[in-house]
Amino acid sequence: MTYDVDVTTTSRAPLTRERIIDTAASFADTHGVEALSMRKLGAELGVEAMSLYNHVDNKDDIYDGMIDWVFAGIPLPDPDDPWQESLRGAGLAALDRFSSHPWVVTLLMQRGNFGPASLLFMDRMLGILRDAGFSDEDAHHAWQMLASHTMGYTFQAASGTTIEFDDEKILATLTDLGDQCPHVVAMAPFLAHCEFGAEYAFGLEIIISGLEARLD
Amino acid sequence: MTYDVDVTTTSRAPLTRERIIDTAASFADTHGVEALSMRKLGAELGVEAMSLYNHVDNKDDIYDGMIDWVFAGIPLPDPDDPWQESLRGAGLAALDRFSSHPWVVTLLMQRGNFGPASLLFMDRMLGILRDAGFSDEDAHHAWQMLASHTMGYTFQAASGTTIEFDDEKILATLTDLGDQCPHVVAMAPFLAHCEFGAEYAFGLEIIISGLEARLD
DNA sequence: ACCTGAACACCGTTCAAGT
DNA sequence: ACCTGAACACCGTTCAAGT
Repeated sequence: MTYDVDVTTTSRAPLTRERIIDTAASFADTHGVEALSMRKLGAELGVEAMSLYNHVDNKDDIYDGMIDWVFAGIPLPDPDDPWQESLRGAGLAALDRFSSHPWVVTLLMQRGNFGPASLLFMDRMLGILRDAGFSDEDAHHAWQMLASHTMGYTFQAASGTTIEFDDEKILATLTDLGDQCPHVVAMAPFLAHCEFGAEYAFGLEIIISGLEARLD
Repeated sequence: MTYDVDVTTTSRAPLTRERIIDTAASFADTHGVEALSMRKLGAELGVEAMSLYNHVDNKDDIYDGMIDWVFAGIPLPDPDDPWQESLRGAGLAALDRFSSHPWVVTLLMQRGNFGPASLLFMDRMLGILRDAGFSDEDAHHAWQMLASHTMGYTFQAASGTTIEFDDEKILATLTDLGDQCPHVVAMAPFLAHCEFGAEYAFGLEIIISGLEARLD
């Protein structure tokens, strides 16, 4: 006796590049990028590692896909707003998206960002700046500043410069250097917990008003 | 017949943590961090990989040592200068040092910076800002901005946002998206080669004058 | 066309054994 | 005290073989 059911609907959905990237991204969200391996990713998808190579060039290709997956989740800035407002909105949106997937900064530093969603986002930003009257050089320059600021803060927010006082190694060097680092020691309680969102926003305003001055 | 020579001077110098870190750093300079492995590093030192563990906790410990090795090469800012000048000098010195060893940015993003040289540098910077009259919060904030800016530009200078037009993959997505990315296409010749040093310096001025405004 | 098992050339790290 | 060989549990990737 045979059953008239489509096996593909009862078993997992078919393997596609998109499904691989999606799964890789959420794996990185829960276990960290450094734990991601082809074998584990295959297991997550109910498949052997080698099957992935039918839909993806190699692991770097997956990394590139993950980066673009993050950019695809950032709403494109509205070019009809005043340029200051567009930049502000895009910056905050990017920080928000990056903060949910902080591994993107590590990948960005290793691989750059040249997928379709990244290029589209970059193009909108450059367009806003050029329409505002910036030269190509200054537009590129502004994009650079905003990108650096956003990547830097994402990293810091995801436990970067924040001193982890439970880390005995840091504590050891800090007590060794204690008297040579009076300011770090004095600011230690503050460094341990601070409002990164507010800090990012203020830095953003500094950049925007600096660009405003440049435009004159 | 025996010779009265010190074997340690004729053969390689004895293995130490310092020598391991030095060798790891220059290996990363010439072959890239991603190529660094315990086995290759051992070979470079004329020793088996396992010997390294007598002087170093593990590979992460080596990474931490390499980060601090980079910071140790940045001259500390002069606290007697006006604070604007101190920040400018420290920023340019840090960019210069980072640019010679761009792998430090990748490591920094993965590991943070809490070695003695890093903490010392950070302490001087925070001291300059606090002495200038900034609150602890603003001092931390300014440090953050400067660090993000410097790491971001180092990365970009070491082939980041610079579009490599020999990369066929990028070219393919660019021709696919061509009409949707008019600004990227229009700026392409400029994006391929630009003066990162000058761009960094101008961004630094924007940050410094933004901080000046904040101080009032 | 897509999936797989076995294999290759690597990893970081542990540990008992050498000197 | 320091170095080593063998081993363990992993990697990414290739390739011939299956369906």
